[in-house]
Formats: sequence, structure tokens, C-alpha cells
Amino acid sequence: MSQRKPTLQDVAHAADVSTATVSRCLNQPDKVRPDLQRKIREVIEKLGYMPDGAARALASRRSNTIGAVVPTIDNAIFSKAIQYLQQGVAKAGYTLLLAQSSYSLDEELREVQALLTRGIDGLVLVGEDHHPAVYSAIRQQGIPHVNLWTYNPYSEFSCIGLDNIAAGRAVAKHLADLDHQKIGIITGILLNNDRARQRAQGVREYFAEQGINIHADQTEECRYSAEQGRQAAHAVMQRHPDITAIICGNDILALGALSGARELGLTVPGRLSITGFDNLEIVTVISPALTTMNSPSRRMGTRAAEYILDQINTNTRTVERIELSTDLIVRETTAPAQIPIKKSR
Amino acid sequence: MSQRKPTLQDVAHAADVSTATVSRCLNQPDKVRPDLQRKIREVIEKLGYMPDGAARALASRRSNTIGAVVPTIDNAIFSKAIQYLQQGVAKAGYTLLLAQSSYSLDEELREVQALLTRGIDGLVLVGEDHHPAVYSAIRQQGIPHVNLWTYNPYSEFSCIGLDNIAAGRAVAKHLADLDHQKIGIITGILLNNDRARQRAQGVREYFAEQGINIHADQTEECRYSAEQGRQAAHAVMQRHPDITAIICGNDILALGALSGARELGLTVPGRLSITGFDNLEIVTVISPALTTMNSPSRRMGTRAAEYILDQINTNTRTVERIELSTDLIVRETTAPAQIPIKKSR
DNA sequence: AGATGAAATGTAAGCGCTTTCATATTAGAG
DNA sequence: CTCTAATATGAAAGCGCTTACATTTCATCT
Repeated sequence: MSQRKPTLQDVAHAADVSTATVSRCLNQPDKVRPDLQRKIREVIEKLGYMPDGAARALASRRSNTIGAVVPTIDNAIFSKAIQYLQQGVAKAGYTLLLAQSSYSLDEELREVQALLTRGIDGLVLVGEDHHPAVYSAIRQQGIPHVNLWTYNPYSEFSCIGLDNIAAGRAVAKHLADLDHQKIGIITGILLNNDRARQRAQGVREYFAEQGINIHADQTEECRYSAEQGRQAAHAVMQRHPDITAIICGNDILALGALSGARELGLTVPGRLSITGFDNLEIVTVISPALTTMNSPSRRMGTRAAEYILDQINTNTRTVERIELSTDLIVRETTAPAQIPIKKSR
Repeated sequence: MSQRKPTLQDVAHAADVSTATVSRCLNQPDKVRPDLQRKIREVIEKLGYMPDGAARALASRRSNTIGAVVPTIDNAIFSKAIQYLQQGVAKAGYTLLLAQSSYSLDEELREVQALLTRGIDGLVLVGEDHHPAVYSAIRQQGIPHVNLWTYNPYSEFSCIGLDNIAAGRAVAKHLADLDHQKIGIITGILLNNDRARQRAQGVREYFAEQGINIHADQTEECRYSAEQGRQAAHAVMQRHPDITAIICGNDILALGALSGARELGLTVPGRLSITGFDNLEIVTVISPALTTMNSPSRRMGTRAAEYILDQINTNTRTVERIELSTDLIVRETTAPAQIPIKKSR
């Protein structure tokens, strides 16, 4: 009994077959006689043999791993997508390598390179804005790749996501239909976040079409945190007390804004309407329940897994652009605009 | 220009040195003359060489990856811990392999085996309850390992976490001090969740010491979801209308319970006190702000990374048991008990 | 200038698996 | 029974890297 871990060789020896047969028994069982198979499996069991992934990857030139890098996993929408992505690939025997970019393109590049070095067979990223070196590295490796959370019918790369501009417009339309004329926007950090930028753009576009301009100082840009949202609400309402609706970049920000409004004595939705984005489960149980856009995180994770696995299995590199639907879910934080009692100016 | 990716050999050739030198240049730069180093790096740059992780792992017998399996990543406390774990190991050049057990020991075993097969250099799990085969596999591989979210001074294995029983007792004491006599409990699924079990046990223990028994039908066990929490609150209050406080297994459940109480017309905390667990950021901005126990997710992730990396670097296998402090954070959902207007019975 | 040891480099043997190609086995057809 | 064509197995060559170990280079000291 040697101390070291048993290898394929040991198994082959003990089962009195060649290493090739053992290897086949593991990877293409239908090519091995049933009786031999049984015998080999017994030996494997007895020896406690576990294949060595590195050796396997080296010899077969595929690692059975797929990599993902998200801005942060500490955001329910990303963690939910990752959850389903992981489950999807695991079901096919793949392992997920996870990394975070912290919304930095350079950091993302570094992580992507680390993943590629590890020999991932597929890569999923978030958004369309990536370091050029990221794209060239992916191309050089020739592995399948998909951008999530973005839908661009003309994209050169596969994407699964939503039309963020349209989503922004939908929120804007809802508020415009309710006759809101003076709008506040609280958004996440826009740098390196094309999704957030596009949504804000959609909002601005729509209002502009209605002849309503949203000035820069009606906007607050801050980290995605409830506390930041709270402060941003204070800031924006102080600058423009006549704002009747605040559009938030995500639900967490909206929850913070809700808290800020409460502190300011502004009733929601009576005096102030607030919208979120993502439709986290919790926003359905708080009071007032949040009006928000649904974010198809779950489907994104699932579809991403399917797409990548399919590309690997068929050994094709087709680009697919999948648009997932989103819906505005109107709940209790939006209502018709009401001119503030003290008319401004 | 061959089409295939350049290898270490190609670099060695082009730089007119041996493969050993190139390898050293990459892994132990101080053992290579500066001028040679520069030359080699230039060639690497020019050729676009990227080391092959599989080959490296095979030859060096270490993969520079660490594995983690959590019940689910779709729970802010786990995703937060994973966030810091990933960042911690990435900083040291390690990649995180992530898997989820869905609160199933068998699933966990399967995932652990998959990770071990991939040659992870360290493993982090959640809780102390694992399939025996998990423990034996870890032992056989001889890699460092740590259990998070649990602190047991007598554990045979390293752990970083909190004393869940004490935490449960702390919540109970708070409520007992406020004179609550009839308590409801809404807990997550207890099967394969030692943390939740221990917390519930702590609560029961403490109340029992005060001469108060919490009967089985004062408890609801359900999935960690706000909607489930809402329904559970309904169920438990219907069975025992004289309950004055509900202890929830986590904040999400508590948020749901809060919603349920609202629907039932029970004011919080006037008529009903509610406590959560985890201290998610959002529970600070909702109204009423939730009384809850702090869960040191962030520190857990960070410390886990430190511990595992240290064990790898020093090549030791010492077991460490690290207790992280938790605090009860009293906010607006708990108040002195008030006998229901209609006295029961 | 020669001896000495430390530091830098090269040589080459694997690491544990997959896979091609050749060989052996088997079954069905004549 | 023999011949042919599948089918199953084995032999062995790598996959791209690391790492003893051997060898060379280079300061430093006599």
C-alpha cells in the first residue's frame, strides 16, 4: 500500500488492463465490455481512485471548467444569475471559476487572464464594456463567450440580456404618464457600467421627447448601497424641492431613497414617487411595496449556461443575441404627480 | 508563425535559454539574472505567451485554486462571505472554484468530490454537518479546510464562526427582558442546517430556563424567503393569537413576518415584536428598522482566505477555531410585551 | 593568477492522463 | 469451418510545465 494517491496506472495494473481501457471506461463507457467495466469500477472503488483534473486537462486540452467574472457578487441580481449559472454548468459536469471585477476594467482584465490561464472552456462576463485586451485574449483562446445583462442586436459578441435603454424609457413613460414633470435620478456609479448608463439614457431620452429636460444636478451618482441611496435622496431633494419622482438605478438605492423620503417627511407615493430596478423579492413585502422593473437574473444565468455548453458541445462559435423581456411592475410607490403645496420660487 | 498557442518551449527557444530558466523567471524571478529576465519578458510579451495552468498544476502538484461550497449563493450572507473570500485568495494569485449544495449533504459531497478532482489546494465549507465521505476525502487529500459559520471549541476541524447557540440565547434574553412570554419562531429548514438548529436551540434553552416553554406548534419551519416568512407569520399567529414576539431565523424571513403582521393589523413593535438575524443592510433603512443579530459574513470570508492561504504557505495542517463576535442590534421592531387586548381564552 | 564556493543556467526526467494507431478478439456470412 | 468486418484492447507518444541534479559562470579570497 503506497502512501501516495492511486493513479490511473495503478488502477490499470490492479484490473489487469491497459491505462487506455481504464481511461475509456471512464470517458466512453460504451466502448468497453460490460464485464471489464464492472471489474474496473470495482478496482477504482477499492483503491479510492480519483482522476487528476490537471492531468486530464493537459492531455485532453479541455478543463471542464467555465469562468465567470461579475462586477461583484454582493448584489442579489448577480448572485442570483451566478447561482443558476453554476447549477447549469454543474449539471453537465463543469465547475465554475468565479471572479469579481469590482467594476474596474483593469481588474476585470486581470481576472480574465487568470481564468484563461486556468484553461477555462467558456467565459461569461457582464456588460459589453470590456478592456480591448479582454476581447483579444478571448479571441485568441477561441473559447465561447457571452456578455450578460446587455442586449445589442448589432453586437459583435453574443449577449443575453435586456434592452437597458428601453427599460429606462419604460420607467420614464410610466412616470410621465402620471404627469411627473420634475424628476430626480439616483444612479449607481456609471463608470464602467454600461447597463446603468443606458438606463439613465433611456430615461433622459424619453423625457426629452416629452419636452422635459433633466438637468445634471437633478441626478445623483453613488455606490449601490441603501445608505448611499438615502443620502442621495436628501441631496437631490434639497437641491430641487419640487421634484415629484425619483428614479433609482436599482432597488437597494430605491429602498434607501424611500428611507430618505420618510426622514424628509415626504409621503410616498403621495408627495413623491419612487421607482427601483431589479424587482428583488424583498421589495414586494415592504410597505409601500416598490414599483420597479423586473430583472431576469435567473433566466440570464440559466441561458448563459445553456449557450456556453451548447457552443462547447457542438464546437461551434456562433454569436447569439438573446433579448430577455422585462416588465415594469407597478406597485405602491408611484402615483400621479401632485404639485408641492409650497410652489417652488 | 504557427497557429497554435506558444508554449514555454517556444519562449525558451526564442529567448535562447532553457525552459528551466523561463520557468524560473516566471516563478522565482530572484533566481534569474535581471538582463535575462528582461529579455525573457520581452519574448513572452511578443509571443503573447500564457502559461498553461493544467500543465503547471500537473508538474508542480498544486493548482493555485481553492474551492468553496456554500448552501446557496443566493443569500446575502453567503454571497458577502464569498465576495471577500474570492478577493482574499485572488490577491494571492489563487482562483476560486465555487459550488452550491442547495442544503443537501449528498449534493455537497458530489460537489466536494468534483472540486477535489480539480486539484484544489484548499477547501471551505459552511457549517459542521457534512457527509462522512466529505471528511474522509478531505483527509485523504491532505488539503487545508475550514468550516465557516460555526464555532465549536471542541471541533476536530478548523472553524471560523459564531456561537450559534449563544446567539440564539442572546435574542431570547432580549425578548425575555422585555417580558415576552409567548414566543413564535419562524426558522429556515433545519435539515442539514446546523446553524439554524443551534440558534433555535439557544432560544428554546434560554426561555426554558425562564420557565417558559415554546411548544412545537409555536414554530414554523420554511424556506428562507420573504413570502414564506409572511405566510409563516400568518400561520403561527392564527394558531396562537396571544404570541407577542416572533423570532425569525434570518432577516428575509423577518421582513416577510413584518409584512404578515401588517396584513394582520398587528402593529410592530406595539403589539408584536419581531427579530431577524444577519443584519442585512436593507433592514436598517426600512421602517420600522429591524432588531437583529449581526452576522460577520465579511470577516468570515476574509479570515477564511487568510487561514487557508497561511496553511498552504506554511505547509502546516493546524486546526484553528476562531470565534467571531456577534452583537444584538436593537432597533425598532422590539418593545416591551403588551398583553393583547382580547386576553386569549 | 589560481582556488573556492556561491549563484546562474541547462539537462532531462517525469507529473497522470488521453488518444492515435496497431493488434487482437469476436460475430456474422458464406 | 473460413473469411471479413466490426469491435475491443493495448502500446506508446505526447500534453506543457516544474524541478532535482549536473554543469557552468562569476565573484572573492589567498
